[in-house]
Amino acid sequence: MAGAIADPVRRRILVMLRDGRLSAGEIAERFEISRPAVSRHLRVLRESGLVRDDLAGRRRLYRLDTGRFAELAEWLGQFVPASGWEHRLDALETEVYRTRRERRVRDTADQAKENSA
Amino acid sequence: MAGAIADPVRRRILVMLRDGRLSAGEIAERFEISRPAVSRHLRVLRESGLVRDDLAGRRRLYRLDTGRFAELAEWLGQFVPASGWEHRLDALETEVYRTRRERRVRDTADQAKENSA
DNA sequence: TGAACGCGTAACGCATCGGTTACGCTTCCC
DNA sequence: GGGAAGCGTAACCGATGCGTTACGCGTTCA
Repeated sequence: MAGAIADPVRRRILVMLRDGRLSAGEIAERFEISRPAVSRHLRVLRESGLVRDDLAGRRRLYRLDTGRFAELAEWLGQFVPASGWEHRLDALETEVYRTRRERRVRDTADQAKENSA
Repeated sequence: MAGAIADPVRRRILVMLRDGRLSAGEIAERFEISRPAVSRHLRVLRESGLVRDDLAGRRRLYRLDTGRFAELAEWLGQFVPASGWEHRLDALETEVYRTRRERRVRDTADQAKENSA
């Protein structure tokens, strides 16, 4: 799936689809490359699960499938320590794996303080 | 840069580097492909800006450059509806912190018990 | 019903990618 | 100094990717 967003044409298509559905022809006419070439890019996006298609008569309407993007974003999140929602996702993982151990240490220290007070 | 994460070998390297610095050799020996092949993957990662390298004697240590990941994550963010999973993430995050506070209180009580025993 | 439309697929050529082996340059160590 | 260690680069080769043109198939409509 990561390979699907590696191509600049496919990334442009994804940006187009962000604002709503488009038919294969509407997408193709915004590029200078041939229509079959765009058609195959759409196929790659389809098979990667990033877009879904609905048949409407003799046309085929494409739209984003946001679920896959969340997957990718989640994978990417493990590398981003400090900004925006990616950080919160990473922090959440850290919380899950680290809290138990750290909590014991910190609470013990806190309690020692309280006891000595 | 998006093309850099399209290759599975490079993604594995990034995951390795998440836990700390590694030399080219240490990375290469974890793969079954030849060392020069890994070396070129490292070059791609270097030129894409996803990793940085520091020369240490005759070795070369690699580490992640988190800034580039943030860029990619930001681009990806435009496809994830803010009212969707991100909102749920906020709620989940709140839940984690609330739970942690509750457990701190409970553990403190438990520890008080132990101390009194 | 037949012609035009919308879209995908097939076949093909060329560039890029990812693997290999052979080699060169520093750096460490006896 | 000289050999071994660590790493990158060069040359080569098969596989893959992206572009093209030619074509097929279902849908629309006069």
